[in-house]
Amino acid sequence: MSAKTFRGNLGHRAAAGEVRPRKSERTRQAILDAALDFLWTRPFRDLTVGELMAMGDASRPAFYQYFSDLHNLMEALLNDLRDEIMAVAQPWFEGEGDPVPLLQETMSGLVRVCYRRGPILRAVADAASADARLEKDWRNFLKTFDDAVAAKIEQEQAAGLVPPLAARPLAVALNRMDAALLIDQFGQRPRGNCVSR
Amino acid sequence: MSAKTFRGNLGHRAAAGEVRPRKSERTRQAILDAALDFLWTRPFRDLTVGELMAMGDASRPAFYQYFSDLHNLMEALLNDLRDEIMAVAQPWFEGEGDPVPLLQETMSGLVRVCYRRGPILRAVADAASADARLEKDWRNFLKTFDDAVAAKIEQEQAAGLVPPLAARPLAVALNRMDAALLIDQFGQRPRGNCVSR
DNA sequence: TGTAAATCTGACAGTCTGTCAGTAATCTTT
DNA sequence: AAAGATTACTGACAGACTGTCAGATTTACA
Repeated sequence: MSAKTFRGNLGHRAAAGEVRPRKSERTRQAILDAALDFLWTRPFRDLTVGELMAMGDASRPAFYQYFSDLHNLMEALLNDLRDEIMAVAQPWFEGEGDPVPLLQETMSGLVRVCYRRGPILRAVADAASADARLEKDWRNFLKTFDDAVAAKIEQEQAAGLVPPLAARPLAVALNRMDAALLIDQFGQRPRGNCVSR
Repeated sequence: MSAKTFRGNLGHRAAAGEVRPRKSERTRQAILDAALDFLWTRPFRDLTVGELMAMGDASRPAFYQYFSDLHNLMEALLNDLRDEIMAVAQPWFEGEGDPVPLLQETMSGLVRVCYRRGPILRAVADAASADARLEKDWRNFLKTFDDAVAAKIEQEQAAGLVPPLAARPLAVALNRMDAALLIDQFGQRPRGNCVSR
């Protein structure tokens, strides 16, 4: 699933025909892939720089060529996650026309992304509480989503589709509920099967 | 607010007329109090055994007389919190008569407890992701609450007071939302003022 | 006050982190 | 395809924190 070595690999992002990326870019990606592999089966608290780099064949200090520490690496994972989640939420946020099917599309897309990336999402959330900067990024990510949902709710209230509740508190409450449930359900394997656990 | 020293203090739990507790009990309580003080203003990630014990005048190794590590100490704080929260939730869980005022009483009590203990609640939640055992305790605490709420919902459904939704998923969803919002709002000082932040 | 039990301490070994000067690999230019 | 310049890597180090232990100190109680 991921490169066995950090040395001289192409990195599985390089598609045929692309220019071969700089070595540094390849190695960076290989480290990120190794982290994804690790976090797929083990919690963030068990991740150490040493073990991570031993998954390739590079030395521990090489890690610091690419990331300032493990939390900085998690920031990179969060950025990817944010892009993916924001992309899948676009239909409802910006789509034109009847909002009901758009919302359904967005919600099922959101669940699908969290299903696929659950352990990573969870790892980022876990890591956030151990580092001030990552925590700020995480809160900022949540806030971005809150803002978008609140704006959308207000828009639909103006159209008479949603009762006149305070939009932002409503958005925050629903988002926190969703986030908690998605991380709970898909954050660790074996994955949850509904909330009955 | 807390003892300045761990040595020879009574510990502020000892009320007049009680038998003076054993030294070990007093010291243990003093350490817990120091931890509460610390966590009131600083996040769990900054807490170290050395700094904690330096708040009294005891040496670092003395800590291990009372707790196996910092997460074990957090377990103790969680137990106190659990007792307090469960006590305040009793009116709705077990009260007789019209459930509406009972629920209001419980909810406002819950908010009050979280207002008073917010930073501690948050510290426990943060610490939980860094330690397997504490994480299990935390999930167990949530589950206990989920079970109680689900049972109460079913009971009110039987009385025709709540629509026939799946009780447990409903309970879990509402509890996760509440927990996330309460920790968000009251978990750090200065305290939040509604969700508008 | 004396003494057994309890509590505490300095010193140690272990794990992980982050840095640095020097070495090795890679890329570029000719 | 070899030299030179740049980029990437490494072993070795110092620092922070943890958890333990034998021995010293304090406490409790007769």
